[in-house]
Amino acid sequence: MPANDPHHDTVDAGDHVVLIDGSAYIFRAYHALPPLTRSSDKLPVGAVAGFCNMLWKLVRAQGFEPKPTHLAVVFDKSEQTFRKDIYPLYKAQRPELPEDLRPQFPLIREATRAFDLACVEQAGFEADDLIATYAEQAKAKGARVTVISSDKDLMQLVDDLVRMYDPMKDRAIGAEEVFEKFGVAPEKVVDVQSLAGDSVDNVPGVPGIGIKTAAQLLAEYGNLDTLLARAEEIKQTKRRENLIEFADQARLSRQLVTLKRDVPLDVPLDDIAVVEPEGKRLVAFLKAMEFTTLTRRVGEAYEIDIAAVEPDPGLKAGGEETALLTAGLDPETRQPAAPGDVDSTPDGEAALTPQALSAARIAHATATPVDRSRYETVTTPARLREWIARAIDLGIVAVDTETTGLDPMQAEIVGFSLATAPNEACYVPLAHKGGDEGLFSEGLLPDQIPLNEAVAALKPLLEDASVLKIGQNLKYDWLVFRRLGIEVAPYDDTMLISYVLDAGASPHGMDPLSMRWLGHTPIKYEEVCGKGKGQICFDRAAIDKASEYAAEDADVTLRLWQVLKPRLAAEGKTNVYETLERPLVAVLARMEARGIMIDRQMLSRLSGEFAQGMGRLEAEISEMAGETFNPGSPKQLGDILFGKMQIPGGRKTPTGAWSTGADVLEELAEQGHALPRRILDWRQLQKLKSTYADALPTYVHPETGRVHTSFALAATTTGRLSSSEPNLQNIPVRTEEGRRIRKAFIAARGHKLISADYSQIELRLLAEIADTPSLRQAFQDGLDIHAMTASEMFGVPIEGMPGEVRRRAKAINFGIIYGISAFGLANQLSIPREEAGAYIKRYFERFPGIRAYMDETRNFAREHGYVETLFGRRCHYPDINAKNPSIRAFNERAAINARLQGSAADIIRRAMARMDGALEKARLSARMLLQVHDELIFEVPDEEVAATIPVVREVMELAPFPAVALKVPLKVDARAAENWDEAH
DNA sequence: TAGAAAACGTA
DNA sequence: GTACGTTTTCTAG
Repeated sequence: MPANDPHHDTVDAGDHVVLIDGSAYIFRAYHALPPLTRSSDKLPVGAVAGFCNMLWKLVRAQGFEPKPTHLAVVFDKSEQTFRKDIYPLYKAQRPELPEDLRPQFPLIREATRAFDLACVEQAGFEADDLIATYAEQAKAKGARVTVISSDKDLMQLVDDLVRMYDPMKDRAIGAEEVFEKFGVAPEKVVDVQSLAGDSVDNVPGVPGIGIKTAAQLLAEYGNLDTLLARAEEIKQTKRRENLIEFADQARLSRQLVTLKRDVPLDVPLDDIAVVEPEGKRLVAFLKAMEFTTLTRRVGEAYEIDIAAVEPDPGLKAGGEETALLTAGLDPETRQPAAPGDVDSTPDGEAALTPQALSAARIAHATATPVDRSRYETVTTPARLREWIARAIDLGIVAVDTETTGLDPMQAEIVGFSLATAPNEACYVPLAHKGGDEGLFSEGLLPDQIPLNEAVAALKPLLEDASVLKIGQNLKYDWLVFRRLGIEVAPYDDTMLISYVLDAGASPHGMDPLSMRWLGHTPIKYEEVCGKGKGQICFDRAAIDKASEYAAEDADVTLRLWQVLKPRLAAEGKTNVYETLERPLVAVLARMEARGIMIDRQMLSRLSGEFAQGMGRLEAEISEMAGETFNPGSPKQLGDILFGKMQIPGGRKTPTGAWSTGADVLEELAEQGHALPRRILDWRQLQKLKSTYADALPTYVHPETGRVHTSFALAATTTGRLSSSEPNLQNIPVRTEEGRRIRKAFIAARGHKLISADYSQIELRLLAEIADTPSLRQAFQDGLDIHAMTASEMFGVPIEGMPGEVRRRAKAINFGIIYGISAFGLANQLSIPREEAGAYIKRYFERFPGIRAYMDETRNFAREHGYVETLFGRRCHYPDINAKNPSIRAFNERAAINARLQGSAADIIRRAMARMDGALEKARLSARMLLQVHDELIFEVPDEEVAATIPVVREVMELAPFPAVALKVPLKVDARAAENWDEAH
């Protein structure tokens, strides 16, 4: 019989033996899956559903090669094992089994039988020992073995013939992954575990030795016995003493963690051969469970008319076995349903469609109410280690920091919270202060873990490549941790996931997200710290209140992730999130941390000059007005100009006050009035002085001496970033006076600033998206695009074109990008609305493709409520169909603009995500400091300037590839100088 | 004293 | 006509 025939019995070389760690699977699936219940009687079946989907994939060998020839699902029979005999505390710290998980154990056994697969359990032995024994016997016959589990205790089995497979993360675990986890080859895993112990299983190990240290010691001494024998040689005093004192404890631990490979098997290996399931029985089971999708698939595969099959009568809703299950009894034994092994990690939803999974998660988001009484305040390092072990085991953890302020570059950490499952969350206070308010007697409260110890414990978790860290607005926490020497990775950010899905439609802060998706209102910050004058800093908040608040934040973040993450796949936005959003967290955090240098002396000098200028102007203004008034007050100014002086042509603001905006004053100045000109000049100086010359130095960081802005990733509807505190995206450039501010942004000694900006990127994207050949050609030929537009529209040759003609065409081009209206264009060009309307008409006649583009975009937005950029980013406009025509028109213009502005934003995001890697690959030490929508600012050592510019330019110009191949070339101008003004 | 409005800096 | 953030003044509480 051929070796790969699934119907033979005896195991041969070439066979593939699959061993499923059933108890571990159930537990992980339970925590990772939404709490799915059978619709007719609310019987909890989430883990069962995941399990059935996985078995189906296995027996059909879908994405799992080669096809299994032998397969067993192995369970823990009872808690009493030989390990308990030698160490009664073994696994003594197991939490109580959740109510809605208990009945799923017998159901999973039923499922296994329905698939006609072997279901193995044996009194006195853990599932792990049975798996080890089967694996050993299979190997002896030369067969390949796959153990389906991610339990670290099974990793000692991995070798050339045995691999593991994590069903939740859908990834194989081989020697390499084991090394990643333990720092040693699989055959030495037992020695590491014997030394490091395991808080989850309550294996003692040697105090003070963790996985890292254990691996390092074993690398040096070879194995546990040699190490223990030569313990005297160890230099570190405490470590040496512990190894000597606890040598026996280490040997005991080895007995506990070493899997038994010679269990006398009740079910021989040859008996677990895979046979094709009997289709009807399987369908009967699945129908009873009410798994409609899988029932249909199985029916199709076996060509069974599923309508003709009756659901399993005992197991269907109302059936006898179901009644026992809901009473908490195992239908077979009529005893309380078996507990089973309790340690393990996530995900058995793989076989659900993304849409079904997403819908299930949303539907069940409110199923488990937030219960703050279940949160824990962690006060000891040992307990913290247990939480960390739990997080590592599950491979997923939500994290939140609490600090003394809102600026991640200056705030000090006060504590942090972790969440590993709904309601399974803790807060770890680190730096809460208390007691009297005396100047010198302020002290840390007791029962807090020392900061350095907490950081040392946390670092391996937060940097662990196999544990996903989830945050809400993670860039903040990422920076806080970075300042503690921790680089968080890998990570997800619920705020950014929400932003990808719902930009423009709903807010992305935690409170609104919690209310919208979880129906839950979290504790307000004010409830913990007060507000207004009486507000206290978080480090003075009562620890019990702080703990509830902080743990809830982590809990809510985890729940939001469970709801929102599946929506990405369901709505086809995974790529947008993974290429345009997630990578920017670390990129922007690094930029913010670097900051930029400013010349404070220069700004101080400027401030003085501006003050002088303002003083002179104020004197002239008083003189002209005939009285002293505040030129900064639009109200007083309006009264002077249009009341006292009776100047005609005044306009009113929407609130009925006189309008004194720059455009109005400019007009009056042109009519020959002297006062408005002075006001305009005064306002310019006032703006430059207060917003820039005076404010910027107050943002200089006391330690770095540089200015660290904050970039918001989820603030705009279009995908642009925004910058604040201070806003470095609106540093003056248009006037000579303003550029003097810009000159105060300088490179560090021995460095230059490089400014690289996209030329006309939005117009190029208009040519691309509206597919306008003449515009495209103009860009390909490197023509002056505004002159070319003017020439096309007005029939004027480009050579010797009057400046005014080009200016009008330029205004029209910008108008198109902004969604043009005759009203707006007329305003911009100070021409009658009819004339502006005629320009637009002529433009559309000359470029009919662009009118079509605008119509299409408008119609699409009206129909769908959103538009999409070139890269699939969605920008929502919920008011696009408003009854109010001006609101509607506004939304239409915004939607038209969003495709262009948003596509440009996507392109520079792609460039930024790749930039650090490209610079590193080119061995350049240039550092990205700022982004200003179409411009990137770098700080570069003098000698690397020439080599850096081409790299930067290439990354930027090629940023759309390979996702989108533009027909229009992108052009990037780049220059280096000592200061930002000259580089720009 | 908190928030809206007006003004203005950028792409 | 698009997209932002900051400062000052004004106003309602």
